[in-house]
Formats: sequence, structure tokens, C-alpha cells
Amino acid sequence: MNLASIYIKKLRNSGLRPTKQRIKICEVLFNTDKTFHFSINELSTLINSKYSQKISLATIYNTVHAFKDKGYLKQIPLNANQAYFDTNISDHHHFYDVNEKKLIDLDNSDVGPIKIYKKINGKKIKSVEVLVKLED
Amino acid sequence: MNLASIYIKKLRNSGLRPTKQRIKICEVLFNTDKTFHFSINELSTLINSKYSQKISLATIYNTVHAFKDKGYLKQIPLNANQAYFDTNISDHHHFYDVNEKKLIDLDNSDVGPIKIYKKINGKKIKSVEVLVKLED
DNA sequence: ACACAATTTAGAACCATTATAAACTATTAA
DNA sequence: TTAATAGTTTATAATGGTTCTAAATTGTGT
Ligand SMILES: [Mn+2]
Ligand SMILES: [Mn+2]
Ligand SMILES: [Zn+2]
Ligand SMILES: [Zn+2]
Repeated sequence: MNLASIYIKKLRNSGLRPTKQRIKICEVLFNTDKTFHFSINELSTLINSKYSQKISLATIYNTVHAFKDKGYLKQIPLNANQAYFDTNISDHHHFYDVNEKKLIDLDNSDVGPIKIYKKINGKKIKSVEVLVKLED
Repeated sequence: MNLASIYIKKLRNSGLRPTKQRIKICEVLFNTDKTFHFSINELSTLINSKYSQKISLATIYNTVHAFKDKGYLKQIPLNANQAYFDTNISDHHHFYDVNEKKLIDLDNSDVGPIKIYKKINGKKIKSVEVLVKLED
């Protein structure tokens, strides 16, 4: 079974039609053993340098949001003026190198267990994310 | 010694001229026992509802950035499409209630000690921030 | 092939933020 | 006191990431 057909299955299973554009985006995002972080613009450049047939920026926005909603991507709270996404959807944390302006994964095993003692009535914890800023 | 003169001293000590605008902004931000979180627009509304003489949005941006640079405010990585600031400059963490879209302080004592086992050569830790998302 | 809904796309709109540059003001030196 | 100067405020424009719009295209079930 080739790559494309795997992504077609994945898309169909998610209720998303397997269009040429979405399959290409899957190939760029998921056809690698390494996960990575990206902004929409970086992804757009990556995709459009890889293929001669361009994908519009609007489609890239649409698709990234769709994939995020389906849980195939995570958005990382970094509070820059642009959104950052992560193909690593496992429970993990981040270093942010403020000099290089680069995100680096911190596996869950790189961080000790995080205890939250405070409770808010009627609310439950959805996620716990640690951002460790690094400087020279 | 009255409030204004305290802020005048604070501003002078920071190399910032004590203008009417900056003193007012200090009063709104720091003249309270409770710390709080705000976006620039929320702060602008707060200030301009409290005083008849309005302060321009540009000045509020300038001043918030100056205060942040001086360490009188913290910016909170929330990755919304707007910046959030905190008058609580102590080392602490946050709950983010995704339903109410509200930030809640987590004192350092509300969170167990955070161990970071991974090291990056030549880099040192500048800050460690935990964001705990809450849902109903 | 056909009908229909989903998707793509270029371009416009949106909106938080930053830049500009002219008027104003705090400070310091005559 | 004034005068000179640098710092500040402000209205307004520009920027840039993101979302919206609506028309053209495409995927899917019949
Ligand atoms: Mn988004
Ligand atoms: Mn900012
Ligand atoms: Zn990551
Ligand atoms: Zn806080």
C-alpha cells in the first residue's frame, strides 16, 4: 500500500475528502519519522517548493485547521504574533530558544511529573503544557 | 507620600519620564492589592472609562511594552490572536479556562517542583511556565 | 453522465500591532 | 525664567497574520 492511499484512508476516516491538495499536505506533514514545528507560512513555502503545482494559502489554512480539529496537529501556545503547529501530537513540552527563536521538543520523560494542587470547582484538567524559555 | 509620587519615583528610577499618561496607567495597573490579567484593549477601556481625559491607544501600547521591558509586567504565552499581560510578576503559572476563556493564577505553591532533565549545550533556563487548560 | 455537496482559490476584509511624523512636554542648561 | 533638546503623545497609516467571500472546480453517490 503506497503513501497516498494511506492518507486517502486517513482523510476518508475523518470525513475529509481526499483531495490532491490534502494528500500533498499530508505527505509534507506526516511522511517523515521526525516530527516538526511550523508556522503556516513556513509550511506554505515548504509545500510550494516541493511541488510545482501550488496550493493556495487559503487551502493551507483550511487544511491545517481541519487537521488540528481532527487531532492530527497540535497548536503550541507561544504567544508570538503567529500560530505555531506541531506534528508531534503526543503529550509533550517545549523549550523555546529566545535567541534562535526556535522550538525544541521536550519529551514527557524529559520533564518530571507535574503536580497541580489547586482545584477549580466543576472544571477538569484538559492539558498541562510546560514552556521552558532558554537563553544563551 | 501619595500614590502619584510613588509612581513618579518608580518611573524616574526606570529612566521613564513621569508623564500624566504613565502615572494614570500606573494607577490602574498597580494601585490595587489584587493582580490581574489584561489585553491591551481591555486596559484601554478600563483606563478610558476611569478618566475623562483619554489616553491614546498608541500610548497604551508604548507604555505596556515599556513596563514589560522594565519587568513591571509579564506577558503570558496563550497563543490567542492577542497579547495577554499580567500585573503579577512573581514566578507563577496559569489555568486557562477554555470555556470561559479566562486566565486564573496558579501560585508557585499550587504546582509541584518542575524538573527539567534535558539540557541544551550553551543554553540556560530563563523561565519555566506551566499552562493548564481547564474544561467543564 | 448527473446532481449535489464539499473544496479550492484569489482576493477582500479584518484586526491586533507597529510605524510615522507632527505636536506637545519634561528636563536641563543657559 | 527662558531656551534648547530629547523624550513622549497622538492621530493616522501601514503591516501582516488570519479569516471571510463567493465563484469556479472537484469528489462522490446515484
Ligand atoms: Mn487558528
Ligand atoms: Mn508586543
Ligand atoms: Zn513539539
Ligand atoms: Zn498570572
